[in-house]
Amino acid sequence: MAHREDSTSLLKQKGLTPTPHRVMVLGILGNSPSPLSPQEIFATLQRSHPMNRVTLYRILDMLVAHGLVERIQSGDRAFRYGLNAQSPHAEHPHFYCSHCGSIQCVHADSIHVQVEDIQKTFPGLIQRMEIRLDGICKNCLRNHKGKKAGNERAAQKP
Amino acid sequence: MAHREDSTSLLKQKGLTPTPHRVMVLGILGNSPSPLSPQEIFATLQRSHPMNRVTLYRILDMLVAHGLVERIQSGDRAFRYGLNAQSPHAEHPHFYCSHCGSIQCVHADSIHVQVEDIQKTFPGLIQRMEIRLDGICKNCLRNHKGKKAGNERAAQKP
DNA sequence: GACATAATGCAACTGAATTGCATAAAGGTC
DNA sequence: GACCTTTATGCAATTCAGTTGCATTATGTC
Ligand SMILES: [Mn+2]
Ligand SMILES: [Mn+2]
Ligand SMILES: [Zn+2]
Ligand SMILES: [Zn+2]
Repeated sequence: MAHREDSTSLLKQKGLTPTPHRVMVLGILGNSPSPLSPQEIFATLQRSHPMNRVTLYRILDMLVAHGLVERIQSGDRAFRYGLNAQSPHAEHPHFYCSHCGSIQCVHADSIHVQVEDIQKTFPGLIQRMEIRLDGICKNCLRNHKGKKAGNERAAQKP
Repeated sequence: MAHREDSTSLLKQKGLTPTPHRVMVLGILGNSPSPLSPQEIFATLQRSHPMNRVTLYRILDMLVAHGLVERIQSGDRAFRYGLNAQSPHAEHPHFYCSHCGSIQCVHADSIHVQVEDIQKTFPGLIQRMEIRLDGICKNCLRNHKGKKAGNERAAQKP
């Protein structure tokens, strides 16, 4: 969990001026256990430190471009942003609940994808990998499984 | 590669009336080596069998709902659609070129993700998995790497 | 053929993100 | 501090992909 000072120094390390806006955004991401959508970040900001949503998008883009933040795709049409895991071994899948849209980090060691092996035979340059699991989250499973219909579209039979 | 008759019978198998539109869409997907965006499908259709784009979206949704077609997320904001691999073992990652936006199927056997293992400890219900590799495709690598700037945003340092 | 149901078309709308340009803040030089 | 350049933020309008509501047309059943 990154606190204000951490966020500031992280920004400085990357040669980015630690403006209040940037520090706030990075702090929110650092305090969240799971990646957040711009909307969620925006809502959190509104309460204490309102900013224009374009600014938020630009800050997120910049943080991603400098490797401080990771942008992942969820099952829906909005991206999620989370602090970038420093070590390449901390890569992990994310679970997307197609009912409520929530995202969770999944730390499982039964994931063995040898990108290097694929790279040997694949003609393009592989820079990144993303693994997503789709399904129904714990909460939605018990809150009787069909109350307020969410975005069920992503569920498809294999 | 599914031909007209194949598409028709596939639809019938699922109890769907094989209308010309549906047969065409399924045929296009069957003839493509890689998943296509609605835009690409639409453009292909325009030449021979124009249809309203809402109809296309509805047909794609239906095909996915009935398991004939798989909808995957690429690095950008548009979904891609491809014939659903019948056997669960045919699951494979997809490569997304962040420069030109093209998608390729990656058939590699160095992918070992035991969803069952994850399911043992994960409290939600896992229904599906999606693996995506991001990078620069063969073509974009050689066509001197910085001509018409594409959607470079997805590229982020690990 | 009359009727019910399913499929398609059309227009307007939505949500997420982007673009262009104006304004404000930060930094450097004298 | 005044002056200028660069960087950051705000605001309005726009794009892009997909969705919704409702009218119209096809398809099937008796
Ligand atoms: Mn995570
Ligand atoms: Mn494929
Ligand atoms: Zn849920
Ligand atoms: Zn490419």
